[in-house]
Amino acid sequence: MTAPSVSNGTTRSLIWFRKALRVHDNPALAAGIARAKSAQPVFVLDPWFCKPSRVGANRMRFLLQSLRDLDATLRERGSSLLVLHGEPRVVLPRACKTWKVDLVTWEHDIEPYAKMRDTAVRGALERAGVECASSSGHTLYDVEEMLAKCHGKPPTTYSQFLKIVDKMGAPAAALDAPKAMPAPFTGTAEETKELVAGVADAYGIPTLEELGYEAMHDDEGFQAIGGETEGLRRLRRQLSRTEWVHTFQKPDTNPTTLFHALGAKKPKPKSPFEIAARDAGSKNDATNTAANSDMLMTPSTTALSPYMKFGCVSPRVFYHELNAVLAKFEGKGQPSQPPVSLMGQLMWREFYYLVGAGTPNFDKMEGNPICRQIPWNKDRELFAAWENAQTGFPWIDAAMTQLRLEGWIHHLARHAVACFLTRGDLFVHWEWGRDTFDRDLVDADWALNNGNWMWLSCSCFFYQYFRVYGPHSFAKKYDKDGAYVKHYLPVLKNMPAKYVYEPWLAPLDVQKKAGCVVGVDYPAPIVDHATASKACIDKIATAYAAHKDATAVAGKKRKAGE
DNA sequence: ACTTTGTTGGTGTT
DNA sequence: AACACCAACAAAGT
Repeated sequence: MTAPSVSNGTTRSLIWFRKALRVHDNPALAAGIARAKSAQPVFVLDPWFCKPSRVGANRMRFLLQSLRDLDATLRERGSSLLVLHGEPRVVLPRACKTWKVDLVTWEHDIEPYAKMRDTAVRGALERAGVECASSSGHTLYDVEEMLAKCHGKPPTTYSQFLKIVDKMGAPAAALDAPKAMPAPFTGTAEETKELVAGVADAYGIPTLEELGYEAMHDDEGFQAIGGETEGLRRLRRQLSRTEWVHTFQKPDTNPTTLFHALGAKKPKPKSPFEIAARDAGSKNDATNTAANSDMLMTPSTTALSPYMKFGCVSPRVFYHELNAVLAKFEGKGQPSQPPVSLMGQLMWREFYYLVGAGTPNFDKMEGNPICRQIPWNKDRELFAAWENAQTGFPWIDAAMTQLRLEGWIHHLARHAVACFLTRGDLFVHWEWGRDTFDRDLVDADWALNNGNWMWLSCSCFFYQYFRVYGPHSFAKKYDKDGAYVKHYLPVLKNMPAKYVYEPWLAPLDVQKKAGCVVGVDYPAPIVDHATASKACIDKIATAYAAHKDATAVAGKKRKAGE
């Protein structure tokens, strides 16, 4: 597709970046500059989300890095990013008045807060005579078009969803990045200073500390650098592993792959994501043995999710470049297929966006028509033990520690801790766990997060509640020696492999010798797994039976009414 | 009414 | 590594 270019237009446009922190394949950006004489890209740091209780430090750091990268990329094109601070419904109309803006463009967003915010902003701007234009870009397809294809009622199974995808045809081609930008119109106005007040940076990009976060050191937390530049680099490096791309099967990937503690021989890797790129050609990783220690260096997944969440990488670019790689393999054996293939992963994202957009109260149990009504408890003590990595189950606590420290855990680790909190052991409400993930994950994405929590709690999409992840057995098949657990829970580092996943079974003298006495140095398990999971299964069975009765009654009523 | 399918369970046997 | 068995779900297709 041809690149949008600087035109001889007359419009003063404001391009409002929210997600889509990129210049490539950005329809809102293209619309903003199409007939512009001048254009100003802006991002609004909204106090609604700019706080540690809503967005954890890892994700906030990633966002700020992405903004700096976007600013640099825009500067290369003769523009720059201005970051405004305040409520969008207040700040944007004020900015438009100050700079006599004619047109504001942005990308559609389906999240409830975003929808409310955008409606308010649009109302205020249109009342002031400013034209508003929004376009689709965060998903492969326009969500509204997909909703039309399923008559407003999204499927709750992946196979039905693929039929919708089939009807949609291939996603549109990606737009190129503009080679040059219209002149920005801030920086000359004194008012700019007022709008970015309180921030040292003249263009308003704050530091973590300025936002009230504790400073993070370079070797802490999520290490992948946010932004379009790095996102595209990582996408292409991943796609260059053609054999791996061809055979990728998500369920075969390893949630305990250790990226940090690989011993003195190899340089200490900075993060899962630093390693992601490092090795081309290795297959899905297997178990933790010396023979395949190189595979250990390979994260099992692409680690691109944070870049997708913020729109640093366009899903359509991902799709088309992935397709190009797959095309080269035609005739060289069956490639993996959705739902487990890489393309399948992209489609899961699309699936959850569709269901999330088309389901009322998608992020709640009550009032959510696709969500099973289950009498979850709201036990603060159990929940706190889970969230603070104090359950006494090393695999669960290690994963929760990695989440807290790094803002990222493998998909299957997310399964394990989500199952444990909800239907597997603690029977705590999935909405509580959802909130923790929403705050702490670098890649937290409303539609995907809520969808996955419903999946794991057997509230929707998945219903085999008797299949429970063992909190002391699941990780063992990937990591027999417990290297992952020992890395994140150093208190267990001298525990013999035999007891790493179940330290309470170790004889007291073994615990003492390892320097880890259960109940003193490390918590005793908060529940007996066998008893707890049985109780959970019973409760869900009861709830399911009630649901069945209710649907049967509703069906009869409907019949009688006709 | 019945069968098949469903991204990613655990345990035990060969 | 592959398979049966556990106990048995929902949704879609026949």
